Amino acid sequence: MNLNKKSKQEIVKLLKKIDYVKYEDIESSIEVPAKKEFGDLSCKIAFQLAKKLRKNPNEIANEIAKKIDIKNSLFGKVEVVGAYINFFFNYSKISELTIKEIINKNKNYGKSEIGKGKKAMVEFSQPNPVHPMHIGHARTTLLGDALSNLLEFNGYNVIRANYMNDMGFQVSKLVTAYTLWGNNQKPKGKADLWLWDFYVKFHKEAKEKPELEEKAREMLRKFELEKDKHVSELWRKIVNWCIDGFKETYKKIGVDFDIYFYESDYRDLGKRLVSEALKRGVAFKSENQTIVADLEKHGLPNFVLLRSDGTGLYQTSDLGLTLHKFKKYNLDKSIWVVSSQQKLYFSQIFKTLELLGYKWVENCHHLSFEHVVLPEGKMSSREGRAIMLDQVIEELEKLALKETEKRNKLPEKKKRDIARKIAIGALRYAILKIDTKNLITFDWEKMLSFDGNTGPYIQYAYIRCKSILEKNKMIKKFKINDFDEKEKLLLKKLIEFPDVVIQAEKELKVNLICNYVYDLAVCFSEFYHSCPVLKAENEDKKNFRLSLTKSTKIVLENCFRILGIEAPEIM
RNA sequence: GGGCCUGUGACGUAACUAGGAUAGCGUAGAAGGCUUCGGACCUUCUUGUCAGGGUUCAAAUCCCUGCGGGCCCA
Repeated sequence: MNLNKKSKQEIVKLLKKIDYVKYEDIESSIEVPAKKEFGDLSCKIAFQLAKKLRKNPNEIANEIAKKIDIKNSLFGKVEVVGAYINFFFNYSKISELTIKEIINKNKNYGKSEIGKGKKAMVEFSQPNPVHPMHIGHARTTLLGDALSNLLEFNGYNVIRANYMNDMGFQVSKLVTAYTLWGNNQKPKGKADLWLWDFYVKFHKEAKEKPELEEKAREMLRKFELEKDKHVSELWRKIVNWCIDGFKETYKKIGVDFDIYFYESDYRDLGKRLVSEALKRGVAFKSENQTIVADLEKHGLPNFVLLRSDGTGLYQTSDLGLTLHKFKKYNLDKSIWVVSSQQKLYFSQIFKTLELLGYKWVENCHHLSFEHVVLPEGKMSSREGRAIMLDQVIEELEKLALKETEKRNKLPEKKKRDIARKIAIGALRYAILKIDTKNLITFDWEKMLSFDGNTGPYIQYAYIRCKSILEKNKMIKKFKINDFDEKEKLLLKKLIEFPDVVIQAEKELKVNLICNYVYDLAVCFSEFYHSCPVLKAENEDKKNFRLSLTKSTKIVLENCFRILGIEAPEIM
């Protein structure tokens, strides 16, 4: 059990001894106070009781406080302010317990067992294989990856999946463009970037020559319906080129998938599901011959499952793939990290599967997030108006290299490695710290900032811990009774970590880990400035502060692991 | 036409799910801090809950209306 929870339950235990408090919901009335003058934990049970007893809440608080016996507890003082009963830790006890727990558990400190023995699949990234990923793809990609890490930290066995929409009209346009202007060339440089030119050219020319669109339709027909051998081969070749390009980018940002699904592999299975739906009355044939899932009576718009000519749609394959996922992998949970545009789409997918009788639908979750936009509006890859992810990484690396050179003399290879870790840390943190409900407006200046609430700031706090610990490797036992304010704050922040992990998992909110790790870095920076570690006033203090520094380093590392941020060895 | 999400200092955000103490933080701006463990840092200052109403002892938080932004379906 983590300490935060333990100390809360201790308050519950103390208050349960008082007869008229006994039956109240004590635990939910305990909170962390806004100000340090109000103690370490605060109980507002007097408000609830005031109504029932028809008495002044302040009086009730005072009466309760008088009856609390904190001897042998984790607390050293109880104080009443207004109607709040404020509890102050016995820091000698708390610090000993906390530090011992963190140092013993190390990499496992903060882990929960919520997902123990359970299997989860996270599907994310899903770029269209027609052009390089832009900064918008970074959001689903990094969110999905960090969420996977978070689930793993909570005990889940996680499968990271990427889904390639290789059947779309977009791909057909690219294939058409390549046959027109590609001269059978192989990609030069990064393949996805190279192909992007064809894709943009197609849209530019199609504005003047609408017959190009018709050509692309013809191409799609040949691929999907006629299964033309020559077209299929070319098609797959181009898609794979593009995916090779994606993989280079994934490697740079430290993302790796366990599995790639291809839409074209699941269309037939999807079509079988559609006929089952039709047979069982979940879907019907409309006047214009399309097959439609009958969702209106369930409060959702009807959902087209098959076109009138029998060709499938994106959702046709997606239904098939979802069935495949649960059947083959025996999942306990499946999460799709996809933009909020698809909210309705996912309700329709889930409802359709529910109506088909699949019980596991209740374990399907759509983690939606808002788009990344440019100050001038939406990005458009087909018009060439987008900030490419590779470009952002390149600029970040350049800047990180410059900053690293300013501060250190290092061999070229080392320098670049560190710059890369800082750059990727900055990128990941900048994207992950924003609540998924917020639109991100891309801004070069903000993206390239390394000061304040940024990845490098947190990495820097880690470097300081590391640097101190390297100068003094032996930590001895200590006995402390007086605590500095900054030591207390840091200690309390360290105690919070396991709760944050659980909450983040429950709400699928990775940004809570960002908020936490930033707070922790701030607490440490403030501690660092006001409490000398190596030159502390006595040996006890020194060893205590060393332990605190070591604990901070451990918790920072654990946060980094969840966020996918690497710890540089020097900065 | 129908539906979903959203609005916090100049800018970017936290707290909103579960109402509680003086709304926390970062950039930018102003002033300061290395004979001290690494200045990508720390300290201090300035500015804010879209508007109006309701519920409540108590509202950024819940409810209603209006206005603004984003998205989806038809």
